Amino acid sequence: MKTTVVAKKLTKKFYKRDLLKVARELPGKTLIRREGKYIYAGRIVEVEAYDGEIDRAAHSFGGKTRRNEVMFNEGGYLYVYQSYGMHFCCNVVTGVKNKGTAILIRALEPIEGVKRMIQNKFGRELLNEKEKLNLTSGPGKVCKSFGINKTHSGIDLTGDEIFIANSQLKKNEVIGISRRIGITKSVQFPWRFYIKNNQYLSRK
DNA sequence: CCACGGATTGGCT
DNA sequence: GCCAATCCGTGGA
Repeated sequence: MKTTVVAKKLTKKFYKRDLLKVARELPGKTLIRREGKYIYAGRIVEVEAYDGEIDRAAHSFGGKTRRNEVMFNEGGYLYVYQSYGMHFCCNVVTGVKNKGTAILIRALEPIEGVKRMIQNKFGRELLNEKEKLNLTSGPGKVCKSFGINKTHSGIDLTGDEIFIANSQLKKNEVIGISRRIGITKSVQFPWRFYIKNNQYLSRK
């Protein structure tokens, strides 16, 4: 019998663990979206953790509202919010139910579906190779290229439409840790996890 | 009801 | 490096 090596889909058990454990392990994993016959895939290279219990930068800080209610699900759901009126950003909910913890996916390294990502992002064909670096090097760009919007908020990440596959870091890759980007509250938490020197990071 | 500002991006100085 | 775009959730009157 022919065997094919397929990276396994991350399980509910993976996501329901502690926020920072999951966040530390997400870089290197592969975000996948199926859209009919199309497929998008990218290795996660940068994430940030948000914890509504102690973190004033988290949308869930201050309790459940219509906007953030998905963050209070148990781990394994996608939380999508609109940023600055024009961009979407996607997050992975973690922990047990009503924790209000989630991880922002800030940057990916495109693997598959690049042609369609370019169409989604720029509305045209690729003009030069440098544009590839601009496809998924920021949270708004990731959603734009993958065609993810608010209608995808609440999707179960153990389903088939959007999920994360359990790929590994490459041998030479090292995880970096820093403060989070673009926030004005609770800036002191070192909750940004990224693959050092990766060319798709939102900031070098 | 109204005013404020944000887990961003890209264009212009 | 600076700043406008653009919208809706949130909080105060």
